[in-house]
Amino acid sequence: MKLTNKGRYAVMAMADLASNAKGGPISLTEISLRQNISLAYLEQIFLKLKNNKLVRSSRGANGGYVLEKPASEIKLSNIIYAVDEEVKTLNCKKNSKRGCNNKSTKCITHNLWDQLDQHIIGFFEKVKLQDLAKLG
Amino acid sequence: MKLTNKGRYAVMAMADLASNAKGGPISLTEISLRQNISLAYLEQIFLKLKNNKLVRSSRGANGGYVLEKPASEIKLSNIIYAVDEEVKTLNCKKNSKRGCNNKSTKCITHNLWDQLDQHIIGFFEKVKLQDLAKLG
DNA sequence: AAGAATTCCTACTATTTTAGTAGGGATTAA
DNA sequence: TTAATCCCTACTAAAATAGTAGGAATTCTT
Repeated sequence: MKLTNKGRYAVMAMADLASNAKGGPISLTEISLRQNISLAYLEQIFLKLKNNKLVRSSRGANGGYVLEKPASEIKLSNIIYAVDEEVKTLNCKKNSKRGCNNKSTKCITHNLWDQLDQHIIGFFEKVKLQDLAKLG
Repeated sequence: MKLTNKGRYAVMAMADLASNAKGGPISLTEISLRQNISLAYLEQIFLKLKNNKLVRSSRGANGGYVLEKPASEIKLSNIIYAVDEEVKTLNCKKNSKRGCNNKSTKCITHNLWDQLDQHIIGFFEKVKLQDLAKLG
């Protein structure tokens, strides 16, 4: 799992969407102003959120986005995965030549990172979008 | 806290050092061969490990490194901090213009990342170098 | 004394990732 | 018909990471 600004922006924007729900859709322009994130960047992020069925869009004037599900049913892990895609903190297989190659020189720490992954994932699985109100 | 290959290499090398202890110091050449990490890169890493009092060095032929403390007393957090230096998963203050600036538009998710930090740090605080034998 | 093995230290470079910009097209409400 | 909005792709700039290079200092062995 990657933890980047993009993921943070996504969570911020979703939290914004959840807290400012007013019946109709909310435009990215609004979110952009409130959260101080560039509109074009938000568009990219929401494309992915939409593809991952976390938000629903309506186009045209007065268009915007609404949450696809209640905030109580959206896990933070869903959001992070949606925009950052990768699953592992550190991918041992990527650098097959150096370091851990899962073969002869077995990566001593392989299982360790697996455990850490589970730890972080567990954290994001537990927290729901709704909980952010309490935190913020 | 940053989680990079460098940190992983550091943990691997320290684990190697712990498991191959033989009384005298162990050279980076050995570790380099066993763990398949470039010697020059290891040198950089061990410089930091040494500055952080995790290993002790002896120079010259037959020189090398030994653990400064028993493996049971070295926490993984010590190792990661030593080489990767930074403490926070995502630094909100860095990008002061966009996103979270801790001011007017308060970062909704600020506390969230703090919690995550504590979570990850807690994990690395719990695990000792000695424990890696069980994991690997 | 010489040579080899090693740590020590700094600077550089290439690659990858992240962050963000740009521009135009499609759709819809007023 | 116009303005507001989503939709989509491509590009670029900046930062971080990973790794290389080269040489100096130290110590053991012969």
